[in-house]
This record gives sequence, C-alpha cells and structure tokens, in this order.
Amino acid sequence: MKKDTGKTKYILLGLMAKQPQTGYSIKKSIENEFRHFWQESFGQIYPTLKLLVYEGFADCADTETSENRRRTITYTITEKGRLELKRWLSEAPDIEKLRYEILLKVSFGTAAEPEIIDEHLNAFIERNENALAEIEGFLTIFNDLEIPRKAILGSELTALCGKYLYTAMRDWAVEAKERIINHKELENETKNS
Amino acid sequence: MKKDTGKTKYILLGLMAKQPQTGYSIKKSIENEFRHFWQESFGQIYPTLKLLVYEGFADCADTETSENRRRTITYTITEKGRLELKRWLSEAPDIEKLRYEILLKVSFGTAAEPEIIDEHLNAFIERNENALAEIEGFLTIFNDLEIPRKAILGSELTALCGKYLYTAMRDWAVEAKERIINHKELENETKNS
DNA sequence: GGAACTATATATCATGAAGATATATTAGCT
DNA sequence: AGCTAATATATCTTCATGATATATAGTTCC
Repeated sequence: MKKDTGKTKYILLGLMAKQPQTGYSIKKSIENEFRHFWQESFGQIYPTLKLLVYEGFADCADTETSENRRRTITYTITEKGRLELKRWLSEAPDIEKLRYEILLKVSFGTAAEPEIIDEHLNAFIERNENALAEIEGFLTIFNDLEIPRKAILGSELTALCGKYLYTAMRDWAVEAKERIINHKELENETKNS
Repeated sequence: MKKDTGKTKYILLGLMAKQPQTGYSIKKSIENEFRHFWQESFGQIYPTLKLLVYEGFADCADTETSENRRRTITYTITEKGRLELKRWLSEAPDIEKLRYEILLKVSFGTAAEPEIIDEHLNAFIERNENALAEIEGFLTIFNDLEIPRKAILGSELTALCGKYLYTAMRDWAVEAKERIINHKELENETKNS
C-alpha cells in the first residue's frame, strides 16, 4: 500500500470534516468551491479514499446492501482523521508553482509574431473577465447574506482571492498589449529615421 | 521512444531559438527568467532533449572529444525545430491550473484555528513582498536601458506579470487577515449579547 | 598545498498529478 | 418507451516533480 499521496489526502479530509462524502461528491465540491485554485482527478480521489480508510483517517459505509439505491460508498472522517487534518493545517503551506503557458508564448513570440500574441492576449483577457464576473456574483451573494457567516467565511475568502488574481491577470494582459504596440511603433520610427 | 512531452518540448525549443544550449544552461535559464511562472526539472529536460534530436527538431554536439574540457552536450535548434516552435506559438495556450495550498488551509482552518491561519497569511505576505521587491528591481533595470529593447521585451513582460500577480496576492492576504479578525469580533459580540 | 565548498554537467528513479477512458445506474424529459 | 444528463466507481497512461547518484572544474580559506 502506498505511503504518501501529497496534498490530495488533506483536501479530502478537509471536505469530509464538514460532512461525510462520496468520491463523486468530493469531486463536485472541489469543482464548485476550489476550481480556481485547486483540482483533483478521480484517479487521485478514489485511491486516496481507500488509503485514508487503510490508515484509519476515515471510515467507509457501503450502501449497496442497505437500500435499493445505486451503489455508493460514503466516507466519514474519524477522530484520528481530524487530528491529522489539524496537524497539516498547522504546517507551513508549500510555495505554489504556477505554469502560465501564455507567458512562455508572450516571451518567445512578441518579437517574431506580435499579431498572434495579441490574439492570445485578447482571449486571455476575456477568460479572466468571465471568471471575474462569475466570482463577483458569488461575492454579492455572500455579502447579501446577513445571518450565519461563519460557515461561508472560507468560501468568501477563496472567492476574494479569485477576484484579486483575475483582476491582476486581466490588467497585466491589457498593459502587455499596450507595451507590445508601443514597442512596434518605436521600432518603425527607428527604421524610418 | 516516447511520442509526446507536453509543454517541456516547447520551452526547450524557445530557449534554443535564442542560442544553443546545454541541458544545464536550459535549467538555469528557466530558473532565471521564468521561475515565477514555469519550472522544469532535469528529469524532464534531459529525456526531452534526446527526444528533440530523435524527432529532428534539434542537433547535438558532444564536446567530449574535441577539447580537454568537461563533457558537455550542446543542443542547437534546427529549421524544422523553428517551424515546430512557430506552430506551437500560434496555438491557443491551455488554461492554467493553479494549486494554492494556502487557500485550502485558509478555507478549512479559519473557523477552527484563526491564529495559525494568521501566521500562514503573514508568511505568505512576506513571501509575496520579497518576490515583488526582486521583480521591481528587474523592472527598474529594464527601464533604465535605453537602447536595444527588442531582446528584452519578453523578459520585461514576464517581470510585469510577476508584479501584478504578487501585488494581488499580497493584497488579498492583507484583506483576508482583516476579514478574519472582523469575523471573530462579530462572533464575540453575538455571544455576549 | 591541500581541504572544503560551490558551480557546472549529465542522468535516472520513484512518486505524484492530470487526463482519458470504461462501465453502470438513476433521474428527468419528451 | 427512449434519450440524455447526472451520479458513481475505477483504472491506465502520460506528464511533472523531487530526490538522488556521479563526476569535474573552479574558488575560497586555512
């Protein structure tokens, strides 16, 4: 049996700490709440769930026999699991590693193919603005809720992070476009003088 | 022989397009220029270099015999390689997938352990400010150069992206800290009333 | 001069993550 | 009754990361 599964283990425990989950519901929760900043595949989730049970961090209950419903396996966090989650929460988070393909293309392509890069930047701006609009929607909903803010503080802060990030990326792309145009003009002037 | 190596192939071609490279110099270039937005390991670089030669996108020259220097293998991009790079540049970049561990911890931990999360956020702010300071330094240098701006436009735009990103992340963390404190106060008031 | 350390350089292996695919059931719609 | 979408579990291949091994060249310091 495998010994370590990186961070997958902990996002599963974190979600199970709120309520019992199936593999599928975990996938959906991550897509809903953390999509912009985290993702897990079934290829990670199902083996990790088994590992969590093996290690005593979760219990599983198969509903296959109990009812005539479709086969589902519900996983519940154990006390040992809650302690493990708490331990992980107190550890310093790893430095995040980003891979922005558009930056490679901008860097390698501005000189040779400014028109193509401009198109990529336009699409990038649109993508970031769409994400922003969606997130602003969530933030408005959160703001309008008055009563039980405790449960949603985490979701609110996640959405807020998205707002900052996508705004920054859009603004960068806008400025990048300008700089590429300015640069081109500067070059033409030099040629003509 | 493997058929595909994701994006690694293209960052190698992009760097080779500027000048011939060794595996080691490629690693160093990525660390210098793209560290904040891209990373490659030797475990990706060396096999991919061999693949590029096999596919005809690069030539290699072994300096082992020619001189009494240490063994180095220098890779040079071919015309076919330049075409392949150009083809990739014109393709739409993939959507980037971020993994921000701190967001998981903030989301799972704000309610239960606000003090620990506050520490994580402080460290996060410091880390982003350090990155920002370094990047501002580069941008100043780029700005002070007057003459051959063409070659550095790419590097400038990369640095600029870092500036936007790290500013946004720092600002988010500052606001997140405030919101967590406000939330705590609100909760205490509710308890006492 | 030699010892210790850092930078250069190539290479592989184990682990972790992403993406695709297979399979089957249930719910809702027309 | 038939179609489609959503629910649900599971595996496999490929890609990426990190650790480790090995060796040489240059630099620093006693």
